[in-house]
This record gives sequence, structure tokens and C-alpha cells, in this order.
Amino acid sequence: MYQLILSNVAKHISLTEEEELFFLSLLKLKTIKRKEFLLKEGGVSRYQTFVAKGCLRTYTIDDMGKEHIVMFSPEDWWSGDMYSFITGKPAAYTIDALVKTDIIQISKNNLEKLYEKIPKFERFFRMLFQNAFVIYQNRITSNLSQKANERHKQFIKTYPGLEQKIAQKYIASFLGVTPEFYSAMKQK
Amino acid sequence: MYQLILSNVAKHISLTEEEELFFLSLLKLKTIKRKEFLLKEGGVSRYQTFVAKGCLRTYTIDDMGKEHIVMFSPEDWWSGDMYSFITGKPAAYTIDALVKTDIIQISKNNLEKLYEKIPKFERFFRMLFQNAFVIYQNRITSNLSQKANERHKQFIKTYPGLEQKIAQKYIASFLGVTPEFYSAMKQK
DNA sequence: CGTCTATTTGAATGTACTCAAAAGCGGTGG
DNA sequence: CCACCGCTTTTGAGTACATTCAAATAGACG
Repeated sequence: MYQLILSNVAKHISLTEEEELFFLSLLKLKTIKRKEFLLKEGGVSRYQTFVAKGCLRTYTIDDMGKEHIVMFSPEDWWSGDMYSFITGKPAAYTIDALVKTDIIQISKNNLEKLYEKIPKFERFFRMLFQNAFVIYQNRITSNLSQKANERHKQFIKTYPGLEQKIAQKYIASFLGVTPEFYSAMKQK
Repeated sequence: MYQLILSNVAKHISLTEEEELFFLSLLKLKTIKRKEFLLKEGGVSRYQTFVAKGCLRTYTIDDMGKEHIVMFSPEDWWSGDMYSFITGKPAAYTIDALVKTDIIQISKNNLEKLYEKIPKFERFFRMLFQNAFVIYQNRITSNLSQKANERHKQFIKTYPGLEQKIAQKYIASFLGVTPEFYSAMKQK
């Protein structure tokens, strides 16, 4: 469980054993059930969340009450409303679990402690933030320039294997089409 | 000209006269012609750009060669590919001028000098970055959940008065529809 | 004033949605 | 272990939103 987050961190910065232990001491493990909320729109995102197992979704609810999934966070991904976390302002998005999910969280306070003791973590979280930015950019670009079937191909590349693990109505929501249309689209 | 950027800064941080002068000494004025490029996709964004007069557009070009406008930067807005500026990596977007445009730029180097001498500017540019994030979030949400006519209403709110100043094919591109459809849509 | 580009108009087409109903699937309780 | 319930997926018909292509009209600028 901890091994996964350590190797995730190791992708960007390298830690001594001592540093690893300090890092782990600041983390909180949690298991959340299917449909349980991690964050609701309008609330404040106080944690950065790493997914060890399972899958989270980040989404908005429009005026008609329809849900629109902005991103998934399967195993080995991070989640959280970056904007809300950084600014302390209300989140634009809601986050919940699509299946029973094991997560590892670090609070904003503990993150400050971490930065103080191991400054290279600033680099790590700056990169997380930048990645979030790229994800948003890609989302905008693909929504503007691609049809649903092309977005579907991109979804498969972005989230390999995820298609098998979650209900397809969620994939439809991510692609921005109705479940009915998605079902029909798949047949080709 | 300088007054505009000073009052823009004053929205977030307050400066002494001396600080204002130092800030201004780091800036570079420029006028760019209609259709002139400020940044091309794949290049690196080395400046943050403030628009004193005129209007810039930030856009992508898809596989079919079609342009999709992600944001406008009219008078009193900032422009630049935030991601590229921060990371030094290639920009995802192209930026050019829709009309003759007066801009004020600060280079990455000068920005570092500014931070060193007047640390509160870190706060200012952090807020610019956060605003860019919000703009992206809104763009994603409205693309996912709104029809073209609703996005049009939102466009008018976001950019008051801009509709009169630029060719409507650009507005169509921003809304994600063809010029023909936009033309028809307006008639109501 | 003429040229070039932008806008409008219209017809045919494509992409995606709504609504309704049937079929499939998974978990739970008896 | 089976039957049932609730939710998801499929299917189909009818409709709405948006695109393409072509041609006519209007506007802007040198």
C-alpha cells in the first residue's frame, strides 16, 4: 500500500529512507465506499488524495441536474480540487468513489511540514499541479476539436484498462454523451 | 498606458511609488499588428503579457486544420501560455492579435528580479496563475453542460463589449460552432 | 472603386439527444 | 440456491442541434 505511493513519488524526486519514513508519518489511510463523497462542490478541498486501489471521479452537476465527469482517478493517480486546495476557496467540483477505494491523504498542514523538512517535495507537488493544468488543457482541446468516438479513443489511452472496471454510464458522462449514444457508438 | 497596468496590479497588491517605478522599469512595450504572432504552438512562452489596448486570442489548431479559440485577452487582461511559461516546456497554444494591439510584457528573468526585490509580486502572479486555472475550469464545465446559445450568453458576460470589437467568426470559434451556425443562432 | 474577406441564406446531412420499453446483470433475502 | 429487485445496458423511433457545401450579399480596407 505504501509502496505504491513511494514509487509514485520516486517518479519525480528521490528520497532517502529516513525521508520516506517522515513522509509516510504525515499520511492518513482511508477506505471509502462506492458512492461515498470525498468532496462536495462548494466545500473546501483540504487534502491531496492518492488512490492506492479503486477509482474516484471528479465531476460537476449542471442546472438540469446532470453530472459531467471531468476526470477519473484510478489506482496510482492523485485527486483533489487543485484550485480549492491552493486557494482555500470553494471547490467547483464534487468527488466521490465509483467503487470501494483505498486512498492515502495528506492534509494542507502536513504538507507545509513536509515542505519545511524536505523542500524537494515542493517540486513534487508543483509538478502535480502542473499535471492538473495539462489535464485541463487536454480536456478543453479534445472537447473543442473531437467527436465522441475520437474522444473515446483518447479516453482509452489516458486510462488503460479502466473501461473494464467501471460502469459505462460513467464513461459516457466523461465523453460528454448520453449512455444510450455511447452504447450505440461502441458497436462499431 | 502604464496607468492601466498599475491599476490592474493594484487590484491585488498595493505598491509604493518607488516600487511602481521599479516594476515599470522591468517592462517592455510593444505594438503588434493584426494577425501577428506572439507565440506559436510548440514554442516556449517566455513572457507574461498584459494587453493595454486591442485584443489577443489563444487557440489550438486541430488535425483538420481548424482553429479553436480557448480564450480572448482584450484590454486589461493578461495573456500567455501559463503552463509553458512556468515549466519552460513547449506551449500547447498559439497566440496572435485579432486587431492592432498594444501590449506590455515582462520576461521570466525580469519577473525573478521583481520577486526578489518586491516579494509581494509573487502573490500577484500566483493569483494570475490561479485565475488561469479558473478560466480553464469554466471552459470545461460550459463545454460539457451547455448548448451553444447558453455559451454565447456566458461569453457576453465574460467579455462585455467584445462582441462589437472583433469579427464574429472568432466568436463562433470560441463558442465551438461554425460561423454559419453562429450567424443563424444570433437571429433570435 | 474594386477586391478580398466576412456574413447570410438555404438545402441536405450528420451527430447526438429524448423518451419509452425491453433485456441483462448483480446482489440480497428467504 | 433461487427468485426477485433495482440498476445498467440495449434497442428503436422520433426529434433537436449543429455541420457541410454552395451561392448570394454585405462590409472593410487599401
